[in-house]
Amino acid sequence: MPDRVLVCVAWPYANGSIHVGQAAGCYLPADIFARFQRMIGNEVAMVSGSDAHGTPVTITADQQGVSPEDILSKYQNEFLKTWERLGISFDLFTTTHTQNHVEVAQDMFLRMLEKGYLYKDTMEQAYCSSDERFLPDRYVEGECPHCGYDGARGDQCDGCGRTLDPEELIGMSCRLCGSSPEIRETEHFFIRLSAFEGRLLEWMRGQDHFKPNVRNFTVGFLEGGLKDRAITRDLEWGVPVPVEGYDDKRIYVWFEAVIGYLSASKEWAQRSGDPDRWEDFWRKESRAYYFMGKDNIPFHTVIWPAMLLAYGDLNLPYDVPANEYVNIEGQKVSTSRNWAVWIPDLLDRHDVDPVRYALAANMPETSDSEFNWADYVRRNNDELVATYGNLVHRVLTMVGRNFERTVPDPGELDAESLALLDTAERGLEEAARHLNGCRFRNGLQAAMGIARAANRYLDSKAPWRAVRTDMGDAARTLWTAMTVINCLKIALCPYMPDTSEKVHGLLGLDGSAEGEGWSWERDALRPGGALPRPKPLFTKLDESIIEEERARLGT
RNA sequence: GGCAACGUAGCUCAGCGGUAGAGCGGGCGCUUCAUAAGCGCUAGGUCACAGGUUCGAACCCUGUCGUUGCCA
Repeated sequence: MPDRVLVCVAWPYANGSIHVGQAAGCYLPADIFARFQRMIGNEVAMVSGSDAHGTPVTITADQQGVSPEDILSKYQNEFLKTWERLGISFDLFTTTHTQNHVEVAQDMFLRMLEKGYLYKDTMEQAYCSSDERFLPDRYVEGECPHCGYDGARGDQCDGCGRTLDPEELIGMSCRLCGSSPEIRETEHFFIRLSAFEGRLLEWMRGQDHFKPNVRNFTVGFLEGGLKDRAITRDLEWGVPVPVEGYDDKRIYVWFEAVIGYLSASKEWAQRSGDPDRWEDFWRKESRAYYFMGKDNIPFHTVIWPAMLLAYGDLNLPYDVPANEYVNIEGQKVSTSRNWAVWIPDLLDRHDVDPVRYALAANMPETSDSEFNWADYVRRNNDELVATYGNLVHRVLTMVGRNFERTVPDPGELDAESLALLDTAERGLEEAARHLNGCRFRNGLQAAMGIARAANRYLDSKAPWRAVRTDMGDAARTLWTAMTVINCLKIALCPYMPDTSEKVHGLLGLDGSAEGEGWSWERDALRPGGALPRPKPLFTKLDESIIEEERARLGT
């Protein structure tokens, strides 16, 4: 009986390209995990989509003088292309701007209202009388009361980093027209988050399999007390509030976007031809994993679980393996300074699997990590080309030259060969344990350990000498090495799916590596089987690209 | 300003109470099948700093400095 695994991935704002920090932080780990779960035979649904209604989307639209829909559709298309090129295997990547999402979000709103978890109250907001509208916090600018920085926004000061309320700004001005907004009272719906404090604390304390930093942070957050929060806003762009008299208000994006996990699951089920199938993942025995960056932790360990409890009869997260941040060449990613490596741009010049490998090897799983080009070239040349690619290539060329490109007949295996096969099997099991526990760097190390063991074995057996003195032993050695390469193909498939398919083909096997799943048959390679002409798996990179790539950063 | 995390070999990072680890890089050697790839050996660290608890601390506690994040 396969397990059901729901893989939820953070929703990117549809206003900019994906960079390596986001890729290594959530999309790649989610994909590696989903691929592994599919390989071991579990039922997987991996969903996400564009966050259409975030303020950054309308800001970008205003800046470019186009509609938010235009920005949304531009980046939705780009995201889909990015996933395709980076090999991120979403079962559905939708947006929050679908009729389905509106219905699901409104249903959740109304159900929570019925159950008394939402209530009306008034609050103060900046209002621009010349534009005749309330202004989102980010649309108010002025001087920071703390540091005097002149371009501070109503939500935060970029000069000193402090978070602000619009009315604190000295000399508020409207970002749209420049006039001075006033502060007006406005009525909104609030969520009674405080009602869930105890239940969430109890739940979180029991989640021993969570990463300690995620759990500790959440427990601390909850112990600090939950404040009720406004969940509607005076805006035109977003999901309408399904209550009379609220025509000029929308559901606030932080409340609405997380509902995307549920609405996307429903859309996926609908598209798959079995509209009720989402319930398997949300109401039956199933584990839900949420992949995101650390800035999103409280939304997924506190607010979304509170909403799920409020709605009722929906599964809470099973794990929230949030990652930290990736720095680039020693500095924080800054999209405004273009201190970022953009995935679409990166894939124009580099093969996908080395990119996936380098990002997986440097995933910020336990602390902030570092991406730099010297390391990228090193990982490609010293680890992929030299350790893995060369292993495959040296074995297959020897087989090609000495066994007429057919699988050699191993005859009876000797102790050393059996020992290597056992080592490979243990490595594969270890990789599986790590993958299952979302420890992707460790899983990669376990897999690469198999490659190093195979290289050691070859050095010890020296089949290039044996072909002149003991053809039987050469056959035994090369068959064993090929069989271990077949094992490596499996262990590395979640990380580098394209490469595993290549290896699968180079070993003369039918079907696909992915289709074969996570099962290593020691007798899969039949003596006498025909093999294609070997080709190197990876390309060695010249050191000069380090400087070339660095020069693209900034400006 | 408050809270938290982090500070371990040249680099990227593990370890988190019991004789300092990995990969890569450096040095020396072996090998020559392979995309000058592979293998072995070796050097390198007062585990940020100062105190404390303990038979014993990188690991627990306190303080200092530094970096980062969250909050005000």
